[in-house]
Amino acid sequence: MTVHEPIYITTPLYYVNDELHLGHATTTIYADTLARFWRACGRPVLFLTGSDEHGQKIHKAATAAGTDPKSFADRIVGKFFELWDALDITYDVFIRTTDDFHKHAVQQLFTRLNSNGLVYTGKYEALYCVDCETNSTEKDLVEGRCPIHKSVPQKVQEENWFFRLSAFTDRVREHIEKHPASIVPEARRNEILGKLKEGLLDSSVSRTTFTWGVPLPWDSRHVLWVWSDALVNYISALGWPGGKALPTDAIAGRRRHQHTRAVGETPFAYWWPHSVHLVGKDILWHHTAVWWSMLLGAGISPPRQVFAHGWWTVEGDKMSKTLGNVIRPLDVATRYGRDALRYHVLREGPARGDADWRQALFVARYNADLANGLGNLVNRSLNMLGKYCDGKVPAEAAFADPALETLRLALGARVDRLLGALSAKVSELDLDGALEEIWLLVRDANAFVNTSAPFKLAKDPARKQDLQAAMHALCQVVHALCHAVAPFLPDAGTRIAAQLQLAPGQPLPEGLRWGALPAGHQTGKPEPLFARIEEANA
RNA sequence: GGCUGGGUAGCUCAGGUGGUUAGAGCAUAGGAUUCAUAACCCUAAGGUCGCGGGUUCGACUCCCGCCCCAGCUACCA
Repeated sequence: MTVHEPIYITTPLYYVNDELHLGHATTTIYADTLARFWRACGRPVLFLTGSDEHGQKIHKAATAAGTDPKSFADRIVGKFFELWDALDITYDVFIRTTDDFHKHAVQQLFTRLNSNGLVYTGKYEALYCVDCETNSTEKDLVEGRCPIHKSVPQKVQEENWFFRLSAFTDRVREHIEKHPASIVPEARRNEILGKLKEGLLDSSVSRTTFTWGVPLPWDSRHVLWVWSDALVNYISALGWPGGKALPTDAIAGRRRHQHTRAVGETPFAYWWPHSVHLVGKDILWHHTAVWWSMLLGAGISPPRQVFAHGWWTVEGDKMSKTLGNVIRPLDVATRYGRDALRYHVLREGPARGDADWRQALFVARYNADLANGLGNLVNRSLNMLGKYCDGKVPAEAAFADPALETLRLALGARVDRLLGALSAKVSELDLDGALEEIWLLVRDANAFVNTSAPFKLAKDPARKQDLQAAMHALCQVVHALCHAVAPFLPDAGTRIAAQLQLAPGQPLPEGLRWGALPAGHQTGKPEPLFARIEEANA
């Protein structure tokens, strides 16, 4: 593991036209977990999220709400901030596409594309379905009519600026083939490669029918189309092209964590080669073919990796406003705790394919893994420590019984192996797999309690040394779990640390070591970590 | 239609360059235990590894065909 290699983790910028739902929270929780894990490993991390605020939709929504687009965006962004606060998302940078520095970067990028001969004016023709409020292509229509509304779309024609996407088909494909890990999972990479086989078509990047956007520097009648503007955030946030510091550092309220500083070079030069974009599967195309072409056209390398996750369904149905089954992350967090939300997202979420949010499964997993598994282990261990050792960590000791001693050593070996196992899984963005590694330890440790039975040893003065061996081992396990769990379940990490009377947030390489909790250390009062959920027929 | 995945225990999924009794977690049943949040631990039951052919001494794993599901099919955040 190269712990010193930086990593730049990004979520998409969420569009300010609506409340954020479980899908947005999922991407953000993945990102936050990665950020916390790598920070804990001592790796330089920059974690970016933000809001996408331009475009016709926002303009319309604002007008409908009787306000101007910026005020409208301000209001919605306020809700984003509240949600990420409530979920304790530790972003280093929150960018808004209405930030001046971003607009300037976008303009510079397009100026560069223009001087490289990659944009030109052309006629944009589309069939606009008034009912869908969107453009459709001939292919979408059934007998010349919108398949949903059965209406005949109007032909709209507009003079637009076009980007020569078509010039990049081969370069993008070659890049993917040369860097297979640049798009994960593999099935998604194949999708993109498959589409690339058909070749890229030039795409229009500007609009003239509204003004809520970034004006083209050389033709101010045009504003850039939302995507053309939004994607640039990943580099504008770094101060591209030449900024010496992160632009958002100068703006109040734009970070919930103090990021690692780029050393010896500009933030862009430092972070960009280590960029990992987390996106939903719906926007993978934009984040690969389109975005990479824009970058290549401006002489910038594509991001190191794009990870596309799937979507949630809810009890088997598509999550939609119309069905009224939208899951609000804040509701879940308020009711069950934000760790419970995180755990379910990380454990059962759509990291590979799509996933189904089922309340019964949520409750079952919570009770089995969090309450009965981790929570109970920590609680029973610290309880016994309090009863049998006055809450003081005993010195390490060996069991007289060789079978028990073998178990003890195996437990120690598992603790010492955990950091490597976790790093391997997290490197592959397999957060579910990482949790499984942690729970292997939880299960082993619970079995160890039953087998070594400290509660029996405590009754037999002749077996004092065995009791010491058992309790020392359990202390080390709880200490290790406290650290291992923290990036995934931050509140649990903090609460275990409090019960151990330790400062939270110690680095993983020190925390995940057998013997790291010193003999004689006084622990605090044990408290259940996760109350069982008792819901009738949930 | 084309392309890409996938169909393995009730549920969610691992796995296998073909070779004795196919794995895990959850759920279920029985047992043991009392430190703990009626938690934990042990054991058991549970699968014709989508269907039909073929290759082979032998296939769930390879080949062919078929069925079913999901995703992608670009200007929709």
